[in-house]
Amino acid sequence: MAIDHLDGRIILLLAREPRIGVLEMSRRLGVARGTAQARLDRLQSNGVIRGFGPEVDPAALGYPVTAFATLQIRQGQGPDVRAHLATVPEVLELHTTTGTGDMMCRLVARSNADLQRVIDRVVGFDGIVRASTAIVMENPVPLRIIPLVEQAAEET
Amino acid sequence: MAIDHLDGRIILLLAREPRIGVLEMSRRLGVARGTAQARLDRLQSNGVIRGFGPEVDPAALGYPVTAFATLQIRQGQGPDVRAHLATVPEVLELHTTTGTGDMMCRLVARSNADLQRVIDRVVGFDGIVRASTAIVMENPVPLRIIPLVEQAAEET
DNA sequence: CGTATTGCTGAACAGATTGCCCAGCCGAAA
DNA sequence: TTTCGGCTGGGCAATCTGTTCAGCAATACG
Repeated sequence: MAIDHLDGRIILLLAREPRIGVLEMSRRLGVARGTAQARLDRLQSNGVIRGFGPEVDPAALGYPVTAFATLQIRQGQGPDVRAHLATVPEVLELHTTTGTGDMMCRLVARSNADLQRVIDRVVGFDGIVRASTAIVMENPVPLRIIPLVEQAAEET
Repeated sequence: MAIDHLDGRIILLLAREPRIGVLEMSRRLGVARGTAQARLDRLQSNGVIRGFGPEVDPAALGYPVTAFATLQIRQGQGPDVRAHLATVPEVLELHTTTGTGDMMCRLVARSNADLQRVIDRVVGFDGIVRASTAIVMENPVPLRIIPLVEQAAEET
């Protein structure tokens, strides 16, 4: 799914002002409304744009502490561990990886003390052999996609 | 910033059907439009809802490979390394952490071969002493916030 | 015990947007 | 040359938004 320059501008525009409508978008982009509409539809059905879900800030919800945990799993316990982690609300994402650990997950907690509770809950499961945790202090580059979109749009 | 049950339902609803308007929202929630409007405004100015930016799938853009890199930084080089990493489009996020590594970043690449190029670019900087990379194979739990919102909404 | 304050409801209005349809134009591919 | 896909520009009815208003109930305060 390659995107062209116009697609790139659409995504950029939506990222800056998510609430603008298709009409306003077409005006800014200098194209007909139907074109903007069609491009947007295509981007969504292509899966390039997954959706427009609200971005919720865990910190504002009372979970200001973020950490990454690397887990080592007992052979064959993968599926069980995944199911277990999926039931923990504080586990925001989970990946299986190559390398020293077998899985890596992102956690949030109400405080450093609360993080202990979360970790206990995460690792308090039979299939998990070992866990090592890194607490996030700063987040110099928050999750972003714009630079990548710009790069992808220019390679057309 | 605590959220109550109604706030929780608003976020849930927006997560399921991001494109609905305030009017439709108020109908689903069984409250007056002004109420829904006010709650939504409050959630946004509180920072609980950061925005509604489009969720772009790197894989659909041609970057199907994700990896996490743990970096060790030479004393005092933190700021320079951050600035360097911020210029690399394939660095989707960057955290400074406690633990063995000093920083942790999420990378994407066009292929495993391309990942080598990305890593070379990331670590090809003076302040970085060592880097270890874990390639993501599966993503059993994609980044999510709903379970946490539900938990936060019930604790009222 | 009165009295602001706050939050919600229900309603109204003009202005803007959406979903949908159509005809014409143009460049690329067959 | 013909066909096809993508873009333009326009029109229409239905809907939504931004905003304002008055009424009402629960709560905090002097």
